Amino acid sequence: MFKDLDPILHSQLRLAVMSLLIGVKEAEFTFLREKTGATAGNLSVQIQKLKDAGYIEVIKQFKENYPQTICKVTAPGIKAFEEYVTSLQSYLGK
Amino acid sequence: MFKDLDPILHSQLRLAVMSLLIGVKEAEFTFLREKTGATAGNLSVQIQKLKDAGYIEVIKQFKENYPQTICKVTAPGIKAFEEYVTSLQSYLGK
DNA sequence: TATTTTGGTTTATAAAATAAACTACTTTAT
DNA sequence: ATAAAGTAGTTTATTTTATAAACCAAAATA
Repeated sequence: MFKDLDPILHSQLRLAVMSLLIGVKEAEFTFLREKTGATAGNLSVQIQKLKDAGYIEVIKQFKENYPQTICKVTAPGIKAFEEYVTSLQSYLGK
Repeated sequence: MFKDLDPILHSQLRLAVMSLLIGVKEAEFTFLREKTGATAGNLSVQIQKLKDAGYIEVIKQFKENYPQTICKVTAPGIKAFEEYVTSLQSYLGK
């Protein structure tokens, strides 16, 4: 009847981050913060969770003297996102 | 970019309940419990929240000696569900 | 009449989201 | 050179949610 929704993805901010990453394949922390409108603290926590789940890869480096955090979606992340979307259908009728 | 997701509906169980109610227009507590697989306690709490939000109407009566809780979706509930689905599109790409 | 079952509610606990505070460094202005 | 302000985050604390466990009242059953 109703398929379980992946709790990692069933979060407004994490879903937005995944949605963005699937579109661009790679993005900076600041880009994600601007696009989602999230606070840096919240974004930091949610990125960590997506990383822990293996849904994204996080690369920390320096760019023009400043720390820079780059995020990339992984293959399992794409799969999980697709499955989440499929599962959602069961709730949305038809 | 990303539309806010109604927090009342962005819950697996509450979304399932709304999905069921939109299909049938009226349902018993026990029906909802069976279809969703939720525990009675959890379902009781979530039904209360949907009621507090004005998304469903709850009628408590007795049927063949037993208490019976009937739930019906309201017009604002249907509207909120539809808006939730629309908002979700912004996360699912395309 | 004791036990189990039905149909729930209430309370307690665990997990999640969010905000506030903090770290570490850089740039700019004085 | 030094203070103030800005960048790019992380950590910690607080609030909110979700979930489970315990409970309640009445009815059915043994």
